[in-house]
Formats: sequence, C-alpha cells, structure tokens
Amino acid sequence: MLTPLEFFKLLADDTRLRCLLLLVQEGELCVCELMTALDESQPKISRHLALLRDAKLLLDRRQGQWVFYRLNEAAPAWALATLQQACQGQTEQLSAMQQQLCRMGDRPQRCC
Amino acid sequence: MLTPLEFFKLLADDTRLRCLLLLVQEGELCVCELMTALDESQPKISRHLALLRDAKLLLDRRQGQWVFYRLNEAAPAWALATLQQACQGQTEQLSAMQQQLCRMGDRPQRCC
DNA sequence: TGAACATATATGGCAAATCAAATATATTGC
DNA sequence: GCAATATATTTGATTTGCCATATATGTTCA
Repeated sequence: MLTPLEFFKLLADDTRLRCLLLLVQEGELCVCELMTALDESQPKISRHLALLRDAKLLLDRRQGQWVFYRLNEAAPAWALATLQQACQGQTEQLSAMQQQLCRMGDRPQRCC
Repeated sequence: MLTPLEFFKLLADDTRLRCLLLLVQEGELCVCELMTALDESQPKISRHLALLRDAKLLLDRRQGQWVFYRLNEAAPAWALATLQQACQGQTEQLSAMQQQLCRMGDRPQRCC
C-alpha cells in the first residue's frame, strides 16, 4: 500500500512530476510522446515511468511497438486528488508541454 | 513563489511530513512538543522546521522561551488542500503521535 | 542589580546515505 | 534489421543525520 511519504518522494522529481501531471491532463501517452513533450532522453523517461508503475500510480499497456502509460484510477483517492490539485499550481508549464505534443509529427494511433 | 516541485520535495521527508500533518491537526505546536510527538532529536526537528518556514509553509512566533509553529494559511490553496488530503492517508500514524502528545507532561501554555 | 545557571531553540561542520544523469547494452515486436 | 522501450553500471550531486556549540530567554539568589 502506498504511503503518503512514498507518494511524495515520487512526486519530488521534476521528470516524474511532469510525466504524472501531463498524464492527468492527456489521459494516455506513450514513451516517445512523453520524450517529446518533456524534451528528455528515452532512458530517463523510461526509468522514471517504471518507478511510477512499480508504485502502482501508473498502468501500462503494450500496443504493437508502443507502450502506453496512464494514471491508475485505483490509486488512493487522496493521491489522485493531490495530482489534480497540483495541476493548478503548474498551468503554464503544462500548456507548454501540451503545445510541444501538438507540434509532434507521426504520433502513434491509439486503439483497443 | 512555491512551485509544486519545491513543495513535494519538502513533503518527501518523513520528519517534515509528520511535522506538517501534525500541525494541520493540532493547529500550533512548539519545538519540544514536536520532539515528543515524533520522538526525534531537537536539532533534527529544528532544522526541518526552518526549511518549512523558509518556504513559507509554516509561520513561527516566539512566546517566552518557546517558539510555536503553525501552518501558513496564506500558502497556495492547492498546497493546503494537499496537506488536508494527506492526513487521510496517514490516520493511524497521526493518532499515534497525538497520543504521545497527550502523554507529555509540562506542556507550555499558549497565550496571545 | 547582576552573576550563575537552566531551559529552549538554532546552526555549522562533517560523514553517510540517497538520488539522478549519462552511457552502453539488452529486449520486444514489426 | 529497425524502431520503440527497458535495464545495468558508473559517476557525481544532493540530502540527511549527528555532534558540538551558539544564542536567547528565564530563574534564582546574593
């Protein structure tokens, strides 16, 4: 079970926090989309997503060559609420990342 | 201005998190009360409280030989809401600390 | 009054532990 | 083989705790 301390340690990193908040807004993104939106390297993104998945904050699914990550709605209610609220303290950075996403060409199709 | 990242870094430490959550519940406590409730050394408590005060999450006031700390209600709304919610993920640890407080003899009187 | 002492809190220095980035390499599916 | 993703290793930076000590307030008593 996720404790508040473990949860806040996961949020206390810029890369992980930006991944989480962007996923709160966008619903589901693959690693390459997160790389573009955050402008970070692939191993860096992948490693941090793995930590969030191990803590059961994120769920992943493979679709062809892509792995899509999304928020785990079964996470504790207090944790989900905190993520929602953090978006309000980060609006400008979030919209900058969303613009990066929109400019990205060849985004993978979602299905299933 | 406090960013979500800075805020979560402050919460990502057991001593600071327990201080904050206990202050959310109790309203105002001095250093020696926090030492008793958390069972931690005086320099450790003092140093972490100073970080929280520097970030303007806590306010302090001196009354005689004691320094009382309390939550800064002027902190960002999303931060205050997060603290409230974290209490819900920490109820058993919080009540254990409150019991420690109740057992403490010679607690300083508040005034002003 | 003021000297000596007690209590409460803060801080500086240092060693240990933790965390994150970069690079190289491995795996998986087409 | 290629594209997308995952993992291991090394290295460097940041954080934390502990100890000793400093400061600040209060008390006692001559």
